[in-house]
Amino acid sequence: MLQIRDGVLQVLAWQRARPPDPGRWALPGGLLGDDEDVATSVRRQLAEKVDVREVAHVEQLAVFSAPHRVPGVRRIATAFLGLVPSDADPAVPADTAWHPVDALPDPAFDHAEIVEAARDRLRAKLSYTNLGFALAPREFTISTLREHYAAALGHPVSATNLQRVLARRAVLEPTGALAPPGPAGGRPAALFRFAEPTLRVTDAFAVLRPPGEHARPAVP
Amino acid sequence: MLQIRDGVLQVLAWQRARPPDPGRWALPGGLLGDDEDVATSVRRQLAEKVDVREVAHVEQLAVFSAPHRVPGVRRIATAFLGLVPSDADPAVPADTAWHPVDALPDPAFDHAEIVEAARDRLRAKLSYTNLGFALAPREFTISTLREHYAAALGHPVSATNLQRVLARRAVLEPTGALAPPGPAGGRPAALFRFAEPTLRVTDAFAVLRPPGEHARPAVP
DNA sequence: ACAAAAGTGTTATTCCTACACCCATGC
DNA sequence: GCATGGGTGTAGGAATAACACTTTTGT
Repeated sequence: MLQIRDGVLQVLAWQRARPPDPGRWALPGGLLGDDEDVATSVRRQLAEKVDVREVAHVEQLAVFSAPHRVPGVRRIATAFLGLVPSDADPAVPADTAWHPVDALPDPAFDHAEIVEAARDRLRAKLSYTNLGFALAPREFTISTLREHYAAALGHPVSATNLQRVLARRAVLEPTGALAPPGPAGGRPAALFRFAEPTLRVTDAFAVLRPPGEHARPAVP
Repeated sequence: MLQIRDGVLQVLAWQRARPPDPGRWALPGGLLGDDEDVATSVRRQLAEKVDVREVAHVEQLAVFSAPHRVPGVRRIATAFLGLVPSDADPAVPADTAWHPVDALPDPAFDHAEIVEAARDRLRAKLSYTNLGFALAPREFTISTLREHYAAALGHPVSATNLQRVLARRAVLEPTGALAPPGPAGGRPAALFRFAEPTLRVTDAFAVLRPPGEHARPAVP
């Protein structure tokens, strides 16, 4: 579960009380039930940690199956990436907290590797899909969105170019409203929202397109 | 397991003799052993069907976990994509055969869905990685490579442009040799090989690059 | 008026597709 | 010579990063 908090990409983890790996931080998860598939199971596990209605996107990452990745009984994990918009502040249990993804202290088992996979996937999909909808608040200025993208991608992002890229792909739509300027003044920023609340690939193939598509498909 | 055969993308399947799903065609696979991870297990399962040295690339696709995807005991499958170069012709057991991916007759269980996922993944990765190395023979002409890409992508591919795209990315290297012309004559074609035998992302991010990279990273 | 923040115009660069043209071989 | 297939040159369209410039607010 990832979220932008205080301008930093953070991951939700809980501190293990009992062996194995006591005191270390683990990702939320649990056993697969007999009557559920892994996606359903993830939703159920999350419900124990946060309000699931605040989770904007969930997707499968990969299977982690090294024979002794967890001491004791063999466990095979199907890792997921979950995203919470930055304007949500879900209540979490006492043993659970958010940590910057770059500095998850003392990760349990192979969970550092899983966080790495999640970060990579997020970075990639921000580039070629509208996945930003799952990180951004409901309404936002381009400035705010720029900060979110920069935090998630790990490098500076230009507000000018971000604006244009997302506009060309019809990913954003203006709400019509304006955000009031800060105490130092400045032009009021226009508010935007994501046009669609679900994942859409906006930049399918950079090369080797089918003939007749000189550029990306036009907006219908 | 996918391979280009007779200019068509084909999938390796075996015909089930016994229930469940007798007579239907299933993908190779089997149970995970106690001392192996899923990647190791896949290699082992494949060894029973083909000479594993002929498999050029294997990667994880996704977990299929619907509670009743297979009758009887609950089974959770980690699906993989495997690729065999077109110049290999592995010996296969009597119940096992290659079928065009578009026309796998009577797929067992949810295997049609898995084949679909494999095809999608292959298509995507051909565009932004050097994955062609796992489909093409050791040495080939651009014409041949064009046919392979067209078969895998499912749409026509221009030899001219394929040549240039792969050249720009330094994915191909000339062997120096020429292929003899066919009976109708024509200029002899230059032979190429893939420069690297392992997966490499050649076209990382179309947009939202870090500052300072006006275009794709230069070749070192 | 001036500083600050937001947004638009414009340019340079690169990439990609399409198509015309040139090259080397067999008959 | 000429048909056939291979390869190169080149032009047109489009996308993106960078940066200059304009707009709108608060002090």
